[in-house]
Amino acid sequence: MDLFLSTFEHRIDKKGRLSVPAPFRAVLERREDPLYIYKSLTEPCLEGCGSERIGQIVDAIDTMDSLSEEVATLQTMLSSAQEMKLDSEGRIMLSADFIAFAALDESALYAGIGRSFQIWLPDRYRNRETDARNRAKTAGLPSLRLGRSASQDPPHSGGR
Amino acid sequence: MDLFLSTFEHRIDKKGRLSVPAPFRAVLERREDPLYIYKSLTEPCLEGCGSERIGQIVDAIDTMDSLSEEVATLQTMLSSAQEMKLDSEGRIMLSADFIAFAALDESALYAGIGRSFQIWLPDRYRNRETDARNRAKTAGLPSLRLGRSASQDPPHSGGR
DNA sequence: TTATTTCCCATGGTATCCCATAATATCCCA
DNA sequence: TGGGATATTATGGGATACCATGGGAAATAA
Repeated sequence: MDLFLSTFEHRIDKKGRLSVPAPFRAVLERREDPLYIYKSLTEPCLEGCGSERIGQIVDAIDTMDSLSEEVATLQTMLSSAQEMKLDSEGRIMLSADFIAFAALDESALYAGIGRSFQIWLPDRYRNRETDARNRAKTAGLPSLRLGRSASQDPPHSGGR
Repeated sequence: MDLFLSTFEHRIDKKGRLSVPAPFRAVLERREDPLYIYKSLTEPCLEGCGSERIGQIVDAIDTMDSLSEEVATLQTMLSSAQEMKLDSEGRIMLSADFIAFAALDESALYAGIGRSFQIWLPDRYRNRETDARNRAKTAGLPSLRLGRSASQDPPHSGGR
């Protein structure tokens, strides 16, 4: 399984172009997956993912009550999503809407978080990171349940 | 799966013409699909789709009790549907009925929501979007079944 | 006719392609 | 193990193609 990990900071040039980190590009190319970017529902950042997550949202909407607030929320996600085309140098163009939403100016920070990644105003991301570390010290760690997935047949219940 | 995603705002010129966003046109052309537009049943906007979604609605009606109110409601949707003809520049002409229903004036906002898209009065759409984002922050995200096997084709269980 | 609609062409803005360059990382061979 | 050669990567700029939009003229309808 190849994942989006680590952080990268890149400049946004005056045409609004932004390089996608080469390791992220490699992941997408291996999967032959287009790149989708959408506005986070809960935080002032952008999120990037492959088509599998978009497909999940579309399918979820179809099975839900179309009058529900959940559907409206998911539709908001979809309608903010763009399929990004990379130029021959592996750059994307961020729309004015995206730039405003994440309050980006001259540079952007990619933060790989596994199956997806986020794009932040660098200073804002770093503040948030120190906050998270402080919380971990004072309030303790969130409970991590590693190694077994809730859904599918767990190979062994014992494990590590 | 190619989808209708993202939002686009376009002007309605004084002849009443409205450009269909190029990415949406590309989806329809790839499928050699005509474009249908109908009045939303649940919201003050128009909806657009290809013939496959119209077919789904017709099929759904066939499996239902033909005397039920749901059928009458779905039929209302169908009877409001129009097959749109695009001019050589990819524009459509909205009927006065459509314009009145969505309260459009000088511009229209397309919002792609997967297998279909909506057409809104821009301000009205943006209000709805901020509402949805506020709800997502306070009430949390709708539950999505993420993280089931990261492999390819998820088993499309049951209905589309 | 008079009023619409459809076709065709023009235009400005913007995204995309293609090439160049500098900095860094990687490789290779002594 | 060094240290120069070679790729890779991020970034920038000019040229081109695409797209939304507007208007005139031909075609159609009432």
